[in-house]
Parts: sequence; C-alpha cells; structure tokens
Amino acid sequence: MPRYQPSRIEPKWQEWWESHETFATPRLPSPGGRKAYVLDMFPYPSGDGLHVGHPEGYTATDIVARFERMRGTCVMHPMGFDAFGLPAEEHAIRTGTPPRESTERNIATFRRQLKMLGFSYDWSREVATTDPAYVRWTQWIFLVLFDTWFDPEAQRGRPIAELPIPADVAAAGEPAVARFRDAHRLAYQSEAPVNWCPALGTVLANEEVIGGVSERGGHPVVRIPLRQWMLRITAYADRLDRELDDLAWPESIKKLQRDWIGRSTGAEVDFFLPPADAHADAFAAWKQARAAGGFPAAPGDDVLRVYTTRPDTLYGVTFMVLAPEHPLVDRLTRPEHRAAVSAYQEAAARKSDLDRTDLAREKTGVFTGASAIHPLTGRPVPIWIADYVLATYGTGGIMAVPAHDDRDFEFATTFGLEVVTVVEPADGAETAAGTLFTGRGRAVQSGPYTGLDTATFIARVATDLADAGQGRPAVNYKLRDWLFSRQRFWGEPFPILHELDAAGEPTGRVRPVEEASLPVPLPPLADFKPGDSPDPPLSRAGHDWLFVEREGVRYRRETNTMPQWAGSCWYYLRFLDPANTDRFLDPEVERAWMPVDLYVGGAEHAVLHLLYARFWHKVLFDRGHVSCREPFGRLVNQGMILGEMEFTGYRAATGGWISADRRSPADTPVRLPAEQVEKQGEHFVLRDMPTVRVESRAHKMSKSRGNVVNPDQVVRDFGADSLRLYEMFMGPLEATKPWSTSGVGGVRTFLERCWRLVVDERADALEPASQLCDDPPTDGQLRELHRMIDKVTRDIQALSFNTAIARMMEFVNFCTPLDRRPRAILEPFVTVLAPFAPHLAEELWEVLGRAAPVSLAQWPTVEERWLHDDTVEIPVQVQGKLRGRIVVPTDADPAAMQAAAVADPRIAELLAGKTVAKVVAVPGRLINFVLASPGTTS
RNA sequence: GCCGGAGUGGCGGAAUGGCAGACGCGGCGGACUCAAAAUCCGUUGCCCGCAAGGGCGUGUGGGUUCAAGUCCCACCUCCGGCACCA
Repeated sequence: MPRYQPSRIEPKWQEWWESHETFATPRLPSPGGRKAYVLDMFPYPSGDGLHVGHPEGYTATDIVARFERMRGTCVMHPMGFDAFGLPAEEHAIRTGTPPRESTERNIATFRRQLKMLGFSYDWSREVATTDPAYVRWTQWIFLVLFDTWFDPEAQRGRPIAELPIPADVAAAGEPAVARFRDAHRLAYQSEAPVNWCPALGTVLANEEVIGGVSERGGHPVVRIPLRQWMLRITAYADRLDRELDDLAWPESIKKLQRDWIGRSTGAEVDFFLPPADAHADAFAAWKQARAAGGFPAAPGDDVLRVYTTRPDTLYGVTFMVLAPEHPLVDRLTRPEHRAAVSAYQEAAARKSDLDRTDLAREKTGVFTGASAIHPLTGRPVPIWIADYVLATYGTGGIMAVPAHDDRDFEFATTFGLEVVTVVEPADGAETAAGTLFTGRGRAVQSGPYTGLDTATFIARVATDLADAGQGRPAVNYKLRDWLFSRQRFWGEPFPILHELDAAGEPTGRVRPVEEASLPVPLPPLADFKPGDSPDPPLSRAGHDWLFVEREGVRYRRETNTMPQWAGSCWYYLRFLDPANTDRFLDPEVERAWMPVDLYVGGAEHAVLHLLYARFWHKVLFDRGHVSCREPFGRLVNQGMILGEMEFTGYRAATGGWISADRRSPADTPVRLPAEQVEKQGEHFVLRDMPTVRVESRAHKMSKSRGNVVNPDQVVRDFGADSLRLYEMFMGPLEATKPWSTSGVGGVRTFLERCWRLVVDERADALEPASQLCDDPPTDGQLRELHRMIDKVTRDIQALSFNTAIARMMEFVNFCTPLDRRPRAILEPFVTVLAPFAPHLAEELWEVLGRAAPVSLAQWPTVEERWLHDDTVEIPVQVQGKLRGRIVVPTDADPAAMQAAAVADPRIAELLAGKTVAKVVAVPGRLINFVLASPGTTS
C-alpha cells in the first residue's frame, strides 16, 4: 500500500519547510562560523514558464547550499527575478496589457514552479528588478555613476566634486565647468551613431546586433545619430582585465572576457599633413616644432594620427586609410576626388553592419587625392578611405603596411598599391618580395633600425618617436563604452532632469533627481504602440510626469529607460538586505556575506552580464559602498540541455530515401523511430535499407522543433526529486547533454529502491521495512557506508554530482539484498541523500522515527579507518599485458609484490625461460614484468 | 578565418599516466506469477573458441613511456563563441 508517491510527500514537505522557515537566513552569519553565499543567475520570468534548463543550475546550487547547511555553514541562498525585458513589452504592444500585469503573472508562475522543485531558497529575500523599491536603488546606483569620474593616475573612480578643473575652464565660467564635469562623468550623454531598429522601435547595443540584424527577431538595423546615455566602462578596462587574475573562474571564461576587452599595446604616430600651398621645408619646420613642443594630447588639424601595434613596420607604410566617418576626410579630399569620396561615404553610412562585415569580403575604398608625410622618411604617403577601417577604434585611421598585415595586403592587391617588405622571418627563411608575412622577425630596409628583431625595434622606435614629439606608446581596447539607454517603456527611468528655457527648449544642462525623490516611477501610458521615430515612448507620458519644476526652473524628465542589464548588475547585493529602505545595502551585512562564494549560471552570460556587474561593483567599491573588488569568487557555467536524441532520414523530391551524407538542402527531413534504425560501423543506417545513412543527433530544445520538455509534466510523471536527481545524473554540470525520458525513469527507479530500503511496501500503513534492525553494522557494511559518504562529500565539493549519485546507487545496490539492515547505516545514508532528493529524505527520516527536518541534520563524518583495506588485489602485467592478479597486504613493498607475483603459477609459466629485464612494481597499484627482447642479453 | 570545448559500448556517461567501460538506460536470461506488470537475481564492448583461453578495442596517423582514453606532434569530425579592433 504505501508506495513511493512523490505527489503526496513533495507538497507535504514543501509546506513543512515553509511553515517552519527551515531555510530562513539570519541577517548576519553566526560569529566565528563559516559562511557560504551560494547564488544562481536569477531568471527572466518569461511567459513560457520554467524550462528544464533552469533547474539544472538551480539543483546544483541547491545541493551545495543544503550540503553546506548540514555541515554547519551559514548559507545565503536567495532567488529573485530579472523582470524587465522585451517580451513583456512586446506582449503589451500586442495585447494592450500593461507589462507590470503580465510580468507579475509570469513571476507567480515561476515562483510556483521553483517551489515545486523543493529548492531551499530563503524566499523572504526574493527581489524583482521591476519592484519600485528595487528600482529606487538601481536609480541610486546610476546617480553614483553620474557622480563619479575616473582618475587615471589613481586608477579609480572618485567623486565628481574632486575633479580638478583646469584654469582656462574655470576662467570660462560656471557653464564651462559644468560641461567639463559632464564630459568626465562615468555616466554621460553622447550623440554617437547608434543601431536603430525600426521594427523593434529601439536602439540596440552593438552586442545585440548579430550580423547586421537584431539578435531578437532578426530585424534589420540601421545606423543613425541619437542622443544616448553611455557608461564609461572603458575607463575600467584595464582593471576589468587585470583583476580577473585571482578569480576562481574557468580559464575559458576569463579568456572570453579578456578577448572581449581586447587590450593591445602599440604606439600612436602622427603623420604630418602639409597644407596645399606648403613650402618644401614645411615638414622640417613641423618636425622642429614637435621636437621642441613634444607630442600633443590631441592631434590637431595638421596631422593624421594613427594607432599601430607594429611600429616596427613603419618603413613598410605605403598608404594610409581613414574610416569613411573620419572627421578629417572632408578637409583632406581634393576637389577632383570629392564626388567619389562623398558617394563612398554615403554608401558606407547606409550600409548595415551585415553588408560591412559579412558579405563579399572584398575590400572597397577610394583615394582622397591627399597625402601625408611619413615621419621617418619624409616621403609622401597617399591617403585613402575604406570601410574596413573602423571609426570607433583607435584613432579611426591607420598606417597601412601591406607586406605585414593581411587586411592591408588584400587592399593593396585590390587597388594595385605598393608592397614593401620590411620584416623577415627570424629563422632567415627567404621571403619573396611582395608577399605577406605577419609574424615577428628581423627588420630589413628600415633605415637605422635594419637588422633589429621586432621587440627591440618596437621599444627603440617608441622612444625615438616620443623624443621627437612624433609619437608615444599607447594602449587600446576593443571594449567600447556601454550604450546604456533604450527607447522602451518597460525599464528603469533615468533619475535625470533636463533644464528647459523659457521657450520650453532644452538648454543642455541636466540635474540629477535628488535621492529623497527616488524612485522615479514609470508613468502610466495610454498606448503602448511604438512610434515611427526614435523618440522614446515615455515622451508620450502625461505632462504631470514629464515636466517638473525645481527652484523655479522647468525641467523635462529623461525619457529613455535603462537596459535590462541594469537590474542584474547588482541584485546579488540587494539579496543580502532586501528590505532596507535607508540604503541600498547595510555595510555591515555586505562585509559579512560578500563576496559570492559560488555563482552558477549559463555560459551565455560569460561576457556581458559578468563584465557589466563587475564594472558596477568596482565603481561601488571605489566609492566606498562595498568592501571587495570583485563580486563573484567561484564561477561555474552549467551546460545546455538538448532535446531527446533524434534520428533523421532524408527523402529526395522523387520520394525515395537519400543517404544523409549525400543529401541536398532540397531533400525533406523525416524523423524516424529508433526501431527503424541500426548502427553500422561509424554511422546509423535504415534497418531495411542499410545503404541509406541516417543522421543521429540531439537538437537544442525549441518550440518550432517540438522537443521542449516541460518541468511541470516531468514533476507530474516522475516527481520533483526525480527531476532534480536526473538533471544531476545526466553528466557533468558543465557539459551539453541530451534529455532522455527513460533516464528520468531510471533515477525514479533508484528513488523507489531507496524507499523500499526503509519502508515496508506491503504493510497497510506507513511503517519501517521488516529488515530494518538495530544490529551493530558489520565491518563490511561500515566500509561500504564510509566509502560512500567520503565519495559523495568530495564529489559535492567538486560539483561532480553524477558520480556522487552513482556512488549512492552502488550503496543501495549493496543494501537491498540484506536481510537485516542496520539503522546505523541507513540513517547516515538518508542524510547523505537529503541534499539531492530532499522530499524523499525527509519522509524516510520520519519513517525512521527521527525528528524532522533531515535538511538540518548533521552531515555524517567519515571514519578514516574504513577507507583502507588490509589487503589489496593487484594486477600483474607481463610486457604491459594483464596476465593475472595477486592479493597482497596493502603496504606490501615491491619485493614482496614480486615474490607474490612469481608465486602465481600462471605468471611463473609465462616467465619461465625468459629473461626479466626490469620489474616495475608500484605499491598498491600494479606490477609489470618487462622481458628482455630476444637477442638482447641483460 | 580565429578562439574555446568535445570525440570512449546500441545510448547518457566513469576512469590521481597503472585492471578501459563505474553507475544508469536499453538488451538477453532466470526467479516469483495461472499469466502479465511490478519486484528481485544474473548477464551484457567486439571477434575467435565447446571450454580453458587468446586476439582486437577510447575519432585518424605518428611519438614519448615498463605502461597512454589520459602526455607531445600532425590531422579529421561535431558543438559553441568571435568575426576586418590595425
């Protein structure tokens, strides 16, 4: 009668934990005790509900949190919702439902599903980024960014009030000072060209544009100039790079971040631009002025400044290239080239990123008719414009060295420009003139530098250029400043006011909303439809929201909103002190819990979320609001869960089967049941037609493919403990792995075996199995128990849950046949099972007559003495091939092992008449007899 | 193109340079049953052999080593990311 019934026991224990506040975390960890902050990347509550991918990471952290709790650690394990997001906004536009309504509904679904899985979150700490009490502090942090400038000397952010004002700025009066400050804030406005997506009615960040179309929806994107809020993340580029060093993150993630930051070192070099009516000695005069005055901070109009990582190739410069948007292009272009240049510029502006990057890699460009003077040789160098040079990187212009840069080489080849070799491979290999060599080596045809190796050349020419005032060492980053505003109505409003003049026009002056007035609420909107201009939807809000007065001056609110990233940049801090109305986080609480000890989430956030959150954290650190430089100590990315393995055959248009390796896009895929398929050698083929190969693979879950697994359904069919356990048993946490419904059945069977180990299934009432007894356990049972505990303990710490579960299965396999099952081994087993299958463990604990909850029971201690055997079985190899086994004392030395091995009749026979050249005996592991090869004497 | 990661039975996977395939799914056999399901027990890499036993096996080809899934070199395939950053 009392079968294992998850549908009965799971809700029961979830209610028990909730009513007993089993997982409530105190404000501060107990003094002197250990703390663990175990964090999941909180989800975006989409309308589809939880996906089976979510519980993977959540179960992993839940096991760690429960395990640590049982070991007496004070555990912080919160959950919340990253609830601003485009889908709610699109839903509002489609249906007219206010986004807050649908969002709250979705959160309720997510919360129900998460609770259904028995995660041990402290739900009293739940936060949603859309909650006005949360938005208040997101806006407050924006004001911290607005109030901060980056001091490059100190390499840290400081209050804007401490920004030194140059004398000439101060002399120009208060508006100039304000402008100077605004230009140095970490949050600033910019008129830069942005990715405007007409279909979505918004501007997108570079990283939201994939191959020229929007990441969401794949709509076309065009570049237009628009006033935007930017965050000066580039100021922190160096620290974001260097301070990765000490983090316990996967090296691959660190590398991803480093590559994204893209630090490179090289030099800036000025090429003199002679005026049209220049005297022959204009260059000499310029050189003299530079030698006296040094290298200016800003290039000025008389030079073309370029950035290069290879100043050692200066003598190989045969032309220069400017981005079409480069500010000097118009002035440089000679009248006879004006038409072509303008046409090219217009075409480039119209081109989407797709056209500029993906299609036909062929280089395009036009000649401006102008030349610059090479700083070392004094020779004129023609100036071109081409869209392979980016306006937004370096100085927007390059010195082209076609012999040693593949892009320049391609351009030179296309337009028949000169190629001059100035570097040869260091190994002296011959290079034909006019060929490409991008490696490092030795300089040739390089004036006084000829013969130098690349590194020496770079160091020396940098010094020489600096002395001559013609160049300086420079560092550049691929990382761009963070485009932080969106033209959306479902996001945090900026706490910023724009001053208006008497005519109601903006004066360009802004003021922050005072802290006491936060949060700036989202205004109610009558209509959610996007406009056809890039004007933000909030500009259509009622005037009582839009216009405010301060000290007799009228202001218009900022109508952009923050991107979804904003809320997720600091939620891990708010969890620590979620109800605080006085500050965003109590410093005492922050010092006690930070940093996060374990952070688990999807690899899709490897770059952006983690980089943005680190950036905000560093600013908060610089401004004294948090105590550590880095927020996340140990980071782990869970892998993706794919759909069930599928076999796909292909039918040709004529109707016949076509082998998967010879199919064309015109053939129709047909999903095949496993029975129609068999493996033949390397490939799967049709069982009835073995010449036809069949594709076998698992695909990403997607609605269109129809292979999405719904957690509600799995819980209904198998129970939450089975879902948890299966997701952990599938394979390594970090790996991508396919779903298998029969695999879920397998772990369900295991849980039923656990149940029967303790419960008498044939009794009428819920009572212990008849085999349960109070016998003292045998040595063999204790050995089995302690080895299991030891392995599971170590595996949880290594996040190797699949092997931990395998070991528990072995333990159950060991116990099942026992006619008498000592309580003294079953009870510790139930405690070890508890973090993995908490509902079942609680129920079994109760059946065993112990006081609930097992969730807070003590984790069993491993008794070392049961981990070691007196004797050990050791393989015996002859010539590296396994030929027998011997049993020897565990501490047997090589001589004893050898004696035991030769005493084995089979081994003795194999060695008879042979010369043993060498014996390799590894105590406790193996023994190998190496024979002298025939004809060799030893 | 560049940068990661991965290739092990029919499938998911396990293995500090030391007995390849733990554990699970699936398969096969048995016990229980009138029968089936459930359960319990056994078995299950491939090939030869009645057996004892032998041979071959971790994507491919080389190498280091007494010993390689594991280390080194070259290559192939799949998955993920980046993509003119001078």
